[in-house]
Amino acid sequence: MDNEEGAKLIDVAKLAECSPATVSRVLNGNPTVNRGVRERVIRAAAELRYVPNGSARALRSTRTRLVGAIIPTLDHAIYATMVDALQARLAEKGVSLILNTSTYDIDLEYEQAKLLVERGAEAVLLVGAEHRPQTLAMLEQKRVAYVFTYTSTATDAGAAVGFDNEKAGRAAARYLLDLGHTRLGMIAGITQDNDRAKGRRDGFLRELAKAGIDAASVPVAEGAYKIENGRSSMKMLMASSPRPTAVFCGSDILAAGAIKYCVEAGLAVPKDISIIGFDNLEIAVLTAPELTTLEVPARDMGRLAADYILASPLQRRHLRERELPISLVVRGSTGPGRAN
Amino acid sequence: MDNEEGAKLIDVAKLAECSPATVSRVLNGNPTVNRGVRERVIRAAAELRYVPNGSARALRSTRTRLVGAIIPTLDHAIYATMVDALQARLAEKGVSLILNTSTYDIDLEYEQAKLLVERGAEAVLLVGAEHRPQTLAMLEQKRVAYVFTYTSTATDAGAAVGFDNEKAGRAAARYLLDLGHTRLGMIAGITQDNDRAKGRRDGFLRELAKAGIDAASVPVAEGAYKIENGRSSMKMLMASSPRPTAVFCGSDILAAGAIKYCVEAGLAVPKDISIIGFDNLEIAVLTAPELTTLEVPARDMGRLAADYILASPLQRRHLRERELPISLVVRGSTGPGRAN
DNA sequence: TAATTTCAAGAAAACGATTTCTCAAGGCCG
DNA sequence: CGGCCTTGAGAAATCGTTTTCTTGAAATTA
Repeated sequence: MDNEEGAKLIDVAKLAECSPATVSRVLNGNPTVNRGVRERVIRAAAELRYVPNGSARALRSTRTRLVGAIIPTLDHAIYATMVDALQARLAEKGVSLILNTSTYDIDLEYEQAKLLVERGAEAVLLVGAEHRPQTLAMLEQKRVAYVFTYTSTATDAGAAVGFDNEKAGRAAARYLLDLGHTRLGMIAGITQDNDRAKGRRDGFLRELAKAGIDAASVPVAEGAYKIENGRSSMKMLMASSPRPTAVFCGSDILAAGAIKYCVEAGLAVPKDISIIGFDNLEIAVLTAPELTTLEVPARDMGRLAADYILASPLQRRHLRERELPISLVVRGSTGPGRAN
Repeated sequence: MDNEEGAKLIDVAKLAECSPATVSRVLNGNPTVNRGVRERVIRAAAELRYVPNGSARALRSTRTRLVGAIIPTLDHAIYATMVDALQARLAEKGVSLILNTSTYDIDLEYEQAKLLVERGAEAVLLVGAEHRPQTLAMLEQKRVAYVFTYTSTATDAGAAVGFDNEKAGRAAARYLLDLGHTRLGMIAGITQDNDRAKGRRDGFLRELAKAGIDAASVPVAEGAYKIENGRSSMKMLMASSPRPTAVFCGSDILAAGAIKYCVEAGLAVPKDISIIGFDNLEIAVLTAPELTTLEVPARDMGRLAADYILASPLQRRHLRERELPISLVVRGSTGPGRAN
C-alpha cells in the first residue's frame, strides 16, 4: 500500500479523520484528547509506520533533544567509559548524543563546538578546563549549557563534574613520600593545552617541594598515552642520576609501559623501583606486579554529567561544581623506599 | 549591541542589504553571487556571529549531514577504536555522528535505530549481521543507508565492511593444530544474539572437526568480555579432563584473564598451555608472555565504513561487501603441542 | 541595432511539525 | 433555565532556512 518513502503527520490525520493538531497532541502525550480519537490516531500512525520528522519538530518547538560531547579521543579507555555512561543515561530520557573527538586540539574543539551549536545541541560536554575563550563565549551567547569533566573548577556559565588533578598529583606524591621514597620521577602525559596533565604534574612536584625536594631535581618525562611511550620514558628516567626509586605515571597506560621496561631491564618492581599509575583502568591488573594507581571515576563523571544536562535550569544551580573523590588503589607495584 | 540570543539569516540579509535568498546562496557556496555582495554578506554574518539553524536547514533541504552508529558498548576498545576512526573521517566532511550503545541488546538496537531515523540520520552503522528484521525493514523503508561492520556478509540493502568471523575461528584452530595440539578448548564471548561470537566459535569447532576432533569433546566456556571472566573460564577449562593444551579466546580481554589464571595456578604459558586471543588490542603486549592473537582491523573498519557512508549512492555499489584480512600476530603465548 | 542569452538577485512558496487562537458543545451553578 | 466555565478539537500562523520562480539588466549574437 504505502509504497512511498514516508507518511507525514497530515497523512496520519487523514487516516484517523482528525486534524494535524490533534495528531500532534496525541503523539506528544497531550492529555486533552478523547480516548476514541487518541486510539484512532495511534492506530493510524502505526499502520502508516509514521516516523516524525525531527527537524521539523525541532524547528517549531525549539527543542532538539540533542546533546554534544567533545572528548580528546576514544582510544583512551577513560574517555570511552565516560561516554558510554553518558550516552546510556541520556538515552534513558530520549536524548541523543553527538560525539566528537578533538585529538587534544583545542582549536579543532572550537570548530566542533560551532557545529554542535549549529546542529542545535542543547548542552555540550567538554573535557578539562582549558579551552579557547571563544569556544565558551559562543556557547554562552547561544545559551547552550556546558559541563566540564575531569576537572572540578566550574566557571560562571559552565558546571564541572570531576576531580582536582592537582590534588590527585599531590596525593600520589604524598603516598610515595610516606613510603619513604626520596628520589622520585614522573612520566606525565602531554601537558600542552592540557590542564589535567599539567595539574597532575604540578601537584606532584608541589608536594615534593613541600617535603624539601627541589622540583628541578625531579626528572619528568612527557609522552602521549601509549604503552611504548611509557617504556621509552622509563628508560630515560632510569638513565638519570641519581636514579629515582619511585615514579608517578600520569596514566595506567604509561605505567604499564614503565613496568614493561623494568621487567626487560631486570629492575625489580617494587623492590628496586616503585611505580604508581593513574586512572585504574581494567588493565591495571594485567601488569606483573599489578598496578598501584589512583582511581578516576570515569563512569560516574559520565553519569553525573548526564544528570546535570538533563536537569532543569533551576535544578542545575545546585549541581554545578561537583568534586568527586579520587581514591588510591594499592596493589603490588609500590613498596617502601630504601632507608637512606 | 546584539544582546539577543541569536541572529537569524534575515538579520544578516538586512545588515548586508540584500535578500535572504542571497545570504543563503553565499553561505552555501553558490557561485552565482557577485563578489561585492558576497563579501558584504560574509562580513555581516561574522559581525552578527550568525550560526545557521540546522533544523530549519535540514527541514528545507532534506539533508541533515547526520549519521548514526549503534555499537554494543564503548567499554570494549575494539568498538571504541572503530568509532574513533569513523567519527574522524566523517568530521572531515562536516558530517556529525550520533552514537548509541545497545549493550548487545538487539531489541534496544531497534529502538535506537528508530530514534536515529527520526533524527534524520542519513546512514546508520551497525555491528554484526544479527538484527531484528524490523530494524532493517524500517531503515530500508525510510531509505536510510546502512552498513554492517565486524562481518563480511552484506544484504541487498546493507553493505558490509568487516571480516569473516567463521574464517577467523578456523584460522585460530588451524594455527593451533599445526602447532601439534590435539586437545583444545575455547573461551567464547556471549553467543546469544551475537553472530560474531558464534561465528568464531563455530569456525573453530568446524576446523577441529575437519581434523577429526569431535566438537562434543571440546570444552567451550562462554563469558562477557571481562578479564575476570577469562580467569574463571580458564579455571573451568583446566578442570576438565583431559585437560586442553591449547585454548582459543574470543577476545584478548578473555585471553588476558586466562593467562592470569595460568600464572596463579602455576601453569606455564606456553609450555604447559598455549593461549591465543582475538582482536590484537593494545593490551596484548602487557601479558607475560605477550599474547599471540588474531588482529581485527577496527580502525580500518571505521574508516572504510565512513567512506561507504560518504560515497554517493552510485559509488556505493562498488563498495558494498568489503572483506578485510584478519592476520595472525604471533607472540609468546603459543608454542608447540607435546608429541602425543 | 534588435533579438536572444546569460547572469545576479529578489519574492514567495515550501519543508513538516507545533502552538496559539478560536470556537462549538456540554456541564455546572445560581 | 440562562449564563459561565470547562473541554475537545480544528484553523491558521509559525519556526528559519532553501529552493523555485521571476525579473530586470547586461552581455552576446545575428
